[in-house]
Amino acid sequence: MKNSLKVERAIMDLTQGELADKIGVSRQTIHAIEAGKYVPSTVLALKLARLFGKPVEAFFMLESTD
Amino acid sequence: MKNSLKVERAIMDLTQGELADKIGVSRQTIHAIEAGKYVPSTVLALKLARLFGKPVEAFFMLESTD
DNA sequence: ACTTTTTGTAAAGTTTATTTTACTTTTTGA
DNA sequence: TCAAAAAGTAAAATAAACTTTACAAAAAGT
Repeated sequence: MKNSLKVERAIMDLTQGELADKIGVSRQTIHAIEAGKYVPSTVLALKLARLFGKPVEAFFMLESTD
Repeated sequence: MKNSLKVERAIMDLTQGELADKIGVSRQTIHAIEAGKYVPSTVLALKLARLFGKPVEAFFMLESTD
């Protein structure tokens, strides 16, 4: 799973910490997702989608390895 | 998190087992998600979205408790 | 150059997703 | 109505998400 969270965050002009607060997770969780360390739950993905005003598919994309 | 997986599955005319096979998870995982026992990963949600030809938001919806 | 903010990293611990196996109940179809 | 298929349930085990704390590196602002 790839994601363009970093870009969306830049568009919204938010730090990792600010985004984490808005979504209700720790800063490290945001960092880990951006770094591709793990895949978030669907709840988290939907919260990000709501915040970004875009569908989940717009910033989370499946890869052949998934 | 609510979901209408059961409906989407009915539209596609698939059993829990068939859907599980197509997505690459166990039948119990499909059942548990339909029963609201737990929330799937974003990878799983995206695979379902691809299969159903609909965005994730079409069959997974946040609740006030999320 | 110095200070502050932001980001990266890492380890230990907790919670939650997912699998496997197995058994029961319900639904479907002949 | 009987048999087969599908769905519900449950417990134990494993993997993965997420938190907390804490510190190092990098970036940004003055």
